[in-house]
Amino acid sequence: MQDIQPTFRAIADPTRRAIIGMLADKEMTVGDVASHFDMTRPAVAKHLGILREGGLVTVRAEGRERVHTLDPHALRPVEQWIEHFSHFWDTKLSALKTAIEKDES
Amino acid sequence: MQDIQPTFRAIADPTRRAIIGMLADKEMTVGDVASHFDMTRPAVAKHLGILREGGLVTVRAEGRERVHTLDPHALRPVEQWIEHFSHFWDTKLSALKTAIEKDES
DNA sequence: TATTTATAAAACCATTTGGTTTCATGTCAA
DNA sequence: TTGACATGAAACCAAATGGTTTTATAAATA
Repeated sequence: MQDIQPTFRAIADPTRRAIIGMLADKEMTVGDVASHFDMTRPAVAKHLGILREGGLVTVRAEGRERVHTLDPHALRPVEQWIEHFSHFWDTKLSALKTAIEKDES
Repeated sequence: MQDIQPTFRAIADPTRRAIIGMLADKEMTVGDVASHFDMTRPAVAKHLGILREGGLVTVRAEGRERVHTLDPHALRPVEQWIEHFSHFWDTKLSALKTAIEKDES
């Protein structure tokens, strides 16, 4: 298994989450993405680089442009990490409930 | 609605995710948590503070100790954010599949 | 071919982050 | 009541982060 830290890091920034939202709609070049922000292109390119490190985005060269595509599959390990605690919690709550009911009997 | 940024921030750090894992087991004081890390107590206290800001942990004073409890409910908005893209993606994929099938007919 | 365009890459900067040490405060226990 | 203990709070520091500007390079276009 690969490290999920780069993915957690990638989604921790609001700008990058916004970029993810845009790429869900359609593939975009660096310039496309940058046009939606009050920020220079190199800054956006860095964000895209961090998204790529997190496995959330793939890039393909198309002439002088670089087309960025979202890959939401990378979110799966994060989702599972969350599910683990949700499930754990529910189990504990129901166990507690059972214990209380027994106590009342 | 409240801001989810503090929650994303809270879970972005590996030490804090480890703390979440510990607190899933049982409630703990600052000292309890700190004993599991090669790190000073003030450092751990800071992490717990950030987890509290993210709504993931609640604190109750018990004598001179501060007992920290996990509240996994705070992870729900993050889970939903992820679900949104997973769902979006699945929809798009099935639409693409349909289009291809039509094309082949 | 000369020029513009899209991007990468590097150097740089201010702020945030994750840690430390030091000191203050309230509670437990001898 | 006198320490010892658990914690909070503040000052401080190095490294990471999110941004900038500048420079270089390859591809499209006049």
